Amino acid sequence: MAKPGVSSKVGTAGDGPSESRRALVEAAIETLRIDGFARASARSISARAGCNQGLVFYYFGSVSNLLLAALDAVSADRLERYSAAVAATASPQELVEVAATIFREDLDAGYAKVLVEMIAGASSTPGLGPEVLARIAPWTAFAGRAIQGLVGESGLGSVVPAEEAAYGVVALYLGLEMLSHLDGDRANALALFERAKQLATLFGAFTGAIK
Amino acid sequence: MAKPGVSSKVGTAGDGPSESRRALVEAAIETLRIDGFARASARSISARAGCNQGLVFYYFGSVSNLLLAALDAVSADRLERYSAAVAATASPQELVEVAATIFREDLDAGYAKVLVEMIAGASSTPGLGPEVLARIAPWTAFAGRAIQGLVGESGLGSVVPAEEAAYGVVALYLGLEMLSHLDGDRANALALFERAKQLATLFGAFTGAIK
DNA sequence: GTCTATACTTGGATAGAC
DNA sequence: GTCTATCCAAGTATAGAC
Repeated sequence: MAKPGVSSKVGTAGDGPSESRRALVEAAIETLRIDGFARASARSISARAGCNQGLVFYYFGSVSNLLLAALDAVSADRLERYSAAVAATASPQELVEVAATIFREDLDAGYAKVLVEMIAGASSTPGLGPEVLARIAPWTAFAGRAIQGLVGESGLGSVVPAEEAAYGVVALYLGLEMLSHLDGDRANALALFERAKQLATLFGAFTGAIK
Repeated sequence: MAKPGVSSKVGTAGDGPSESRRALVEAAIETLRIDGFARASARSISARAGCNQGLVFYYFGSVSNLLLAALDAVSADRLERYSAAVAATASPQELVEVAATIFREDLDAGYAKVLVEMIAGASSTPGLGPEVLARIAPWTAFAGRAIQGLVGESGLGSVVPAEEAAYGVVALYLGLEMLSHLDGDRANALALFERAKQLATLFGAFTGAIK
């Protein structure tokens, strides 16, 4: 373990007060967001960060490791904040409303875009797939907990198991993110959240009635 | 219009009996499927096609145009076949069953993967987004017609408009494709189709009852 | 420990051979 | 009309300067 970049956990930081390293992670996020995976090269990222491209390899060992560090950076922050927001919800309507807010925020800030680019780009770099997958697992688990808390008490858990539904929710989320970015219009996706809110109200009345 | 590649419609073929051109389109599909957008270069594609890389630019003018031709090639064939299959369905259960078969086929053959790579890769090439979007529109319309035929006769069209639902269905489809490829396991996605089939049976009984 | 200059590889594009 | 040889730009990676 001679170089900082080949440590087991990518992007741990705390390796010292290196401004370049921090700037590279930030620039990697921006590059994935704006230019996409295919243009996320050591040269373009370092140019955005305002430092020499060789530093990518000094700090991270490879471009892939830098991109994974970028993914870690956006994930950690978001997962914590969103978990707190979801934990504070009591009804299905509230949950969907929080989900819609999260989606809008992700779309505007481009956080989910980073994830989508990494998933789609994973097939272009050997060994990247499992690493990306490991960083999605917490999100599927997060969605699973939210759904569990929603239907767990009613008998609906047997109709659609929480884990199964969570997989679908994450897939839908990623798909909406992709389409919204492609057509440059978030209205279609947001309309679906509005519709889901209406259905959640119905659902809430339903589960309340059979209790 | 000096070169064949800069004609208004990409990949029209019938421009002559050029084996190289056909091989390039085929190789582009394979490359997008296996190596992803980021590695879909003129060199790697032409190597797979067994011809000189300069031919990419001779026939298509640019790598992007070749990739779009590849997208056209998979789309035209699939859309025709799937439309016929869906038109032959009568009940919601049948529709979901056909959808599951299509999904399984797409996943195995990697057709939807080509689409996902092009969508995610679109942000890496200026001007590619609108071209890809234009090639997705027929699919959203296709999903819209299928859903319309399903709920159009009942009063449910007002609860969830067909166009809105179609957008969600396409997003879900793309998201499932992405996740399935990432974790190399189609079981999670297929389980959702099984669940949908059960719900479709319930739905069929419901709309039958209120008629 | 931090960073740069440099070596080598791959990719996009075209002028011109056949 | 079809294709290849060749040019230059962009990318990865590292040896070594500070």
